[in-house]
Amino acid sequence: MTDIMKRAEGQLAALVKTALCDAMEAGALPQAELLDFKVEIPADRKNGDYSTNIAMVHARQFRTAPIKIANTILERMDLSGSYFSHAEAAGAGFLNFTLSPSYYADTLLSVEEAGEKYGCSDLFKGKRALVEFVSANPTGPMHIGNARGGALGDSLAEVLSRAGYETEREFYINDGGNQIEKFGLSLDIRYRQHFGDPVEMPEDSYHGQDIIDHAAAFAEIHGDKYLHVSEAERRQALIAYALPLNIAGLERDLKKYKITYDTWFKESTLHESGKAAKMVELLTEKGWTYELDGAVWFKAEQFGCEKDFVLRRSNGFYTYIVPDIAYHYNKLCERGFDLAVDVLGADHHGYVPRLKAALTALGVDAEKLQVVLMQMVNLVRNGETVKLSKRSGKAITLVTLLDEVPIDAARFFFNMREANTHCDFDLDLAVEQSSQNPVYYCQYAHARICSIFRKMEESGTPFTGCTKEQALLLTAAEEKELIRYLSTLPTEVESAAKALDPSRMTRYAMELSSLFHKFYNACRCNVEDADLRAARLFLCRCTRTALANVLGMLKVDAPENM
RNA sequence: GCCCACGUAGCUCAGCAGGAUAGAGCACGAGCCUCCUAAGCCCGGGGUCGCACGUUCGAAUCGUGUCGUGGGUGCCA
Repeated sequence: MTDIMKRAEGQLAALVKTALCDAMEAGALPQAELLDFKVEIPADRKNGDYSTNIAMVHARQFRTAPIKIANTILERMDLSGSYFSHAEAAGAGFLNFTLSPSYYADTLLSVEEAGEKYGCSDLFKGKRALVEFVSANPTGPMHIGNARGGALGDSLAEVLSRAGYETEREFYINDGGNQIEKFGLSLDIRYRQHFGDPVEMPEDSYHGQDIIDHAAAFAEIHGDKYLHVSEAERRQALIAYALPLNIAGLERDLKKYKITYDTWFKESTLHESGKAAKMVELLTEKGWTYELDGAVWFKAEQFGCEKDFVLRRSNGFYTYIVPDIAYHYNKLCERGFDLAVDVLGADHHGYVPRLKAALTALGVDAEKLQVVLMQMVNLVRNGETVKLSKRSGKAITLVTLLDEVPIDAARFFFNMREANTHCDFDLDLAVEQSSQNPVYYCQYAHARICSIFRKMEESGTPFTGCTKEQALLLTAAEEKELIRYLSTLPTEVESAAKALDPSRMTRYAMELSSLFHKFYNACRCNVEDADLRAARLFLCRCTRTALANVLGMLKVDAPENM
């Protein structure tokens, strides 16, 4: 697969470097060491399609004014055979370049050749990545934060795949530890209440309707027989009944949200197999633990943490981080992923360095663990923050959100902002079918293109292909801008993957749509000139390909009609 | 107290391996369909890039300090 943009940038760097070296050899510039320089796209297009700061960077080296160095380079540069048709020195000493017509034509040909693979890259080929996301507490329904995490994690996994990673999605089921105890206790009390026992729910138990329903359904099946067994046995039976139902519910709801996982990993397996305990043993063997007040502590300060922390409580139970250490040890060492990404709420940020410290102590390369922290979601309706659902009075769940907002809109909106920024989710805007809604803006661009092809079919002049000669006819500013942006997609995917930031793809979709709409208003496809018509339809076709690919990464539909 | 993130237009946010006159959407005001979808395009006003120092040819971008917001700082997860 050919990345035309990278090829052009490579040519540019080589051109200026060669010219600079020639100048030094010829004595036009003094001998000096070559420094790193930048090749970039100027913010203001009046300054060309590309610019480089090579002359400015070397000003000190050569004890020469940047603009003079730039002109010396310019004199010795031969653009023939490259993707550049013109170069000039400008400003303080920038060298500005103009792309040649064949750059645009070749870009379209490369889009056509790659088809639905356009935008993919083999940057991380041969590497395996695991993205763990949502991992909602299985003791209750998913909330709005899980909705953001779901959209983010799933799209991120897709971005990583397209950047070459062999990617898997995983849900970590927290079916061990305190919250399960609390779950059992809550079910237990609801069960007893069901039979008239006046026992009350403690403050910190789960008060949701779902717990009452589970207890009632359990009572329906088993009657009051569990009133007569030990509390521990009763709780265990209740958990064994309700937990699988909850997990199945999570799976079902996430599927509605277009998310399916490769694996559902149970925390309990880490306890049962002794792997959690093994972590503490290993750390102790390596001398990274000590006992104090009956608890086992990890020497986290030695690994850059603020404080040491407890691994095993004085009551003999492990703290929550121990199974987490075992879990990540499993990801990186036992299953051998090259990259493990955790998508977590920002309230977990203090925990990340501690987990990494423990992994480092175990001899694991903690750099392979990357954590994407996302800030809280602020739901907005009628310009005001919504905290609770009107119907239930409880926090709004993923399911109730999806009752109200189209899935595509939800997934798109949650990926509009970088993970680490607070996110306002405007319920009114998300359902609005108007120009204000960015989801429709992108989908409309796609539908418009499809409509053009339908019209051409109807009028008896369907698109039958485009040669490079025909593609060279695309010289309008709107055409060139659109093609130029198409050429950046492979690099954009790579940078989204490197930054673990799928929101770049959302922004790409919006910008691409915008450039298409501009082109559409400026240039008619249905023109008399058959060559120009072929070229413009080809541009439409390539735009549709790229837009569909990007929307596909977000799992947003690309409709043919709107 | 200490640690982390964030602070850019009225609102929501891009830009931040330092570069040329700081951008977009929304909102507000004015235009564009006898012609491929007006869910579109186009023009306009709007800014002390929180504040102050520092690094440099050059800082929204890097560093230090400071103020503001949110989060963390449990033998909770």
